[in-house]
Amino acid sequence: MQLNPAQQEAAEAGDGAQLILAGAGSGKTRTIVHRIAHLIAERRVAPHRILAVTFTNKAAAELKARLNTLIGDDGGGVTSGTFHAISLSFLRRHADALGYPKSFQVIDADDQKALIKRLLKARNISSDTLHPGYLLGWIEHCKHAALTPDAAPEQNWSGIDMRELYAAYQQELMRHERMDFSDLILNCVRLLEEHKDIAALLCARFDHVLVDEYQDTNPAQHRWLQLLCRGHGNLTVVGDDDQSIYGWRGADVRHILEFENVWPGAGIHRLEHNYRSTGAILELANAVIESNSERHIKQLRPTRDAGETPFWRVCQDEYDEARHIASALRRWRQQGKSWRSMAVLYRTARQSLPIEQVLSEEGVPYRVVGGVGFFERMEIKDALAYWALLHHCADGLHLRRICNKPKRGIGAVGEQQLADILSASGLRTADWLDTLQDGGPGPAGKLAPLARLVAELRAEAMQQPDMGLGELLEKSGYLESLKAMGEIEAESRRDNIQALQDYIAIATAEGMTPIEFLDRAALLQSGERLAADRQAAASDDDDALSLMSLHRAKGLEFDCVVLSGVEEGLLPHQRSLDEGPSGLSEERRLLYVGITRARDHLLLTSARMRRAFGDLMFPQPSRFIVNIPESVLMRSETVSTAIPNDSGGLEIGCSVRHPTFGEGVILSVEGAGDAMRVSVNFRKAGIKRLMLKYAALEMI
DNA sequence: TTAGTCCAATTTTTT
DNA sequence: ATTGGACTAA
Repeated sequence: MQLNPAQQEAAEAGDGAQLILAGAGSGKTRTIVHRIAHLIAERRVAPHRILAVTFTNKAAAELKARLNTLIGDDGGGVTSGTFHAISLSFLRRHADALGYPKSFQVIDADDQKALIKRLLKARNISSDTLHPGYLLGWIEHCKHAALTPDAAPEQNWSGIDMRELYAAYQQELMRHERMDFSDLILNCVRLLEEHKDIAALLCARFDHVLVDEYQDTNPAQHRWLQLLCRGHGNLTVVGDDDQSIYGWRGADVRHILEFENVWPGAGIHRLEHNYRSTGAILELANAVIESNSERHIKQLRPTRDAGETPFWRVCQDEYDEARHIASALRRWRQQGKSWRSMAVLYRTARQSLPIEQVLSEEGVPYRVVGGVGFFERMEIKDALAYWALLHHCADGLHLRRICNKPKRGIGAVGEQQLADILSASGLRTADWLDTLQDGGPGPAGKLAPLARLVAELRAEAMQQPDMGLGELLEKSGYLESLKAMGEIEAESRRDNIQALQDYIAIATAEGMTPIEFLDRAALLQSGERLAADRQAAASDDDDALSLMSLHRAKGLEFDCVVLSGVEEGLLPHQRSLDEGPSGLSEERRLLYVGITRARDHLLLTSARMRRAFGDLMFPQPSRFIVNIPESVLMRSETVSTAIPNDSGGLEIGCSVRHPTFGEGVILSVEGAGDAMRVSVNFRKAGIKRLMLKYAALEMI
């Protein structure tokens, strides 16, 4: 397909700053890819002088694939990646200028939180005085704004100096030779600002920089781009202010709204023709978003027929909702749509549970995109820590993680002692481990057998990096210790570890070093790539529908889309309501993003009753859709049936059905009202004690 | 000091 | 429903 005039003008615009305002479905990625092709073919720019930046790994992969299709092998020469991945590659070469060893590693969210907690505990600050999440949030906020501890604003909380804690946190990270995600960006900015020689090197590497999803840049990333492009000014940004949904990560829509002020004389291009959705879907999208102020005024112009009017179904509760979703999906399926062309989107990950239950009951094949990432799984993190040990690139945090897995008689106190001894030795973790003697005193002595085992297997691992791990996990007793969690659980964890070993083998065959693999694990936490690899290996006709959060759906498109839980408290989310008007606007944009994912069919659902943790909620329909006319959004409500949760009539001996546990018989009833509990003997799941209030028990 | 048991608080979205 | 934290027994 050829470019339309607006796309072509943007693709072939000259040097200097270029802003491409691209509405949803207007061929944004297509235009960016064509612009790169144009730079290479017509303007004779060498591919390796071009840098293309995205926000997600998925978008980066997509860009790479399209480049390869369009311009063949030359596409491989273009540098592309996420802000974080590109920053990491810069830092791998130059981190020493900031006082870090070049072999530093990335810390993930879990370890980051644990580190903050230890920091507060060491200072005897209880979580009642200062909640760890609050401190972390404030630090992140500073980092998004590119503020180091010195530059951060004064902040006191119950007499506690937050800046001092921020500085201490940074020091701890440095001591462990780790950077957090935000550090990757911030430290690159520091390289570019504080080290003229390195800045000159980095700036000289590229002649053209292109950025996708520019509306999601935070101030630190904005500064990053400014500094990197200041020599040539050849910065092309593509984005849509209506799709800015990462405000909570520090993204500031003003960067795209005020682009012309920062880059005077910038060319501006508007792509308003939508090639994706039916007219009726776009009408709803426009109706939803036009209530937002502070946006570039634009309209999505349909290029397709009106099509079918979007539908809004009000359901009884989340299970009723799930069943209606399932029946809509089946109807579309009967109309000839494949499962893979459909998606169910939701605001919070928890919403997937009832939907998953119903879908699997009804035999609809689905895939949850995102969820608990492969590399975030406990056993994978453990195995990677062992693996790092084996390859001499383990640090204190790795050791801490597995020092008592399996149990070696090292508890909380021993763990702290270990950390102190290690730190006092002045040695790198892996070297220190080599010095341990059998039968030595204290917790260090208890680690000696492990140290010996690692030393024995290291030679083997060095020859063939994917070898040794399995043996280490076996002989150290780690695999055995997994069994304590139950046979089924242990088996799935074993499978995951096997998958990790396979993955390491593939990566190693590609020539990846251990440090590079750990980088990849850190940046690809979702394991998307891993899943993709395995799917490709399995089969191409793996036809499954996608379940994912609205955030994850950005940039994707499907023939048929269900947006679930379109209710007050969920969309807009309660938390965002507390943030004021800007939070509300962002939630509205989130709905807009969801609507514009759909090509042909769109269903919105909401529930009158929903079980949130701790309470039954009776949410109102979302304010975003409640006033939309019937001609734009058709509404229907399911007929009320008896509320299954009514406690009346539940007696010992009653047969009941539970959505997860199946059928069973009530053994006892205790308490009253909200505190009422029942013991049920389930036929398959055994005896369970359930809070009546939360368990969706149905009498049969 | 450790390990097992019980109890409490906790949930938005992602690199 | 899950998970971390506190308490208690050994």
